[in-house]
Amino acid sequence: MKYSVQGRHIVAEIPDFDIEATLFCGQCFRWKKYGNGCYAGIAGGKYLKISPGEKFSTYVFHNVNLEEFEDFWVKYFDLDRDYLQIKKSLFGKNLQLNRAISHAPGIRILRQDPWETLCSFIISQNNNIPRISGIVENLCEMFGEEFSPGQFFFPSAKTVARLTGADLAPLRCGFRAPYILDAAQNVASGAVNFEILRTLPIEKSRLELMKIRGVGPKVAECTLLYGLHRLEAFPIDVWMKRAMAILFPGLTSEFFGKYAGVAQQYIFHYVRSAPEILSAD
DNA sequence: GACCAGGTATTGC
DNA sequence: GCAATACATGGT
Repeated sequence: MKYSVQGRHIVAEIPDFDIEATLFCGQCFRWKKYGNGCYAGIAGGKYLKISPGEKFSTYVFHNVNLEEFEDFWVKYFDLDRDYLQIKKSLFGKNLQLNRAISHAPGIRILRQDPWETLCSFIISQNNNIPRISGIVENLCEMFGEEFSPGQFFFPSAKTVARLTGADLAPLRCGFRAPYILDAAQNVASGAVNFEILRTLPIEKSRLELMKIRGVGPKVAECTLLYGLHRLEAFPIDVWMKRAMAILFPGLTSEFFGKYAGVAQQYIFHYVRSAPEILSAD
């Protein structure tokens, strides 16, 4: 990746990166696309506007200085990882996998905040994506810090841990409210410690997460993949279940190897964007 | 009004 | 163990 400071912006040439696919392949919930080709979002206590540059494969990071770019956004978008090498390790294993990769070869797995990821995917259970985004946004507006007019950070686990079911009632998140509170309390107290979970064997990290009420295998796996960047984590939701049954019969996550989570993201986005792939032929 | 949505906890066999 | 079922809410 090459990048340079241009005025108040950073312009970066980033291979194997598709901002649209990366932000809207279902791994995050707070980014928005604007009509002018810009994307904007809030992550890690920072606001970013990013848009495609004039040259192929370039992006403009608006109002970002070199330090913030290198210290935060490169990590957030996982830009210092060689996705070509990952794709090479996956490509050729299976025809359907090839198709999934080719459909959106610029997807990268974000390094999101683990607490935000855990909380968001608790909200995601038995829910649809527009409503998930809405609840997350309302959660931020109600309890997150307003760092500029109309812009809110995701509320910390400590903040949410002090809330009650009545506080969360306006979110209309139903049976998930007590799950959110239990997760927040576990994270705030240190009973669930993400820095430790980063280092434990993945089976142990998974079990630790599942001690939280409302966190089963799927939410735990999403937290591992999107929040803790455990790229071998392989979330299986209804879509992936159908995809595995129809496109990869007899295979399990083991087949995809140490980058199974990346493969999962290509496959998930592929079947979501063309559901007819899964209909019986 | 039934059915569904990036599931999970509980129950019944 | 494993298959049903309830769980809030809002949209078709």
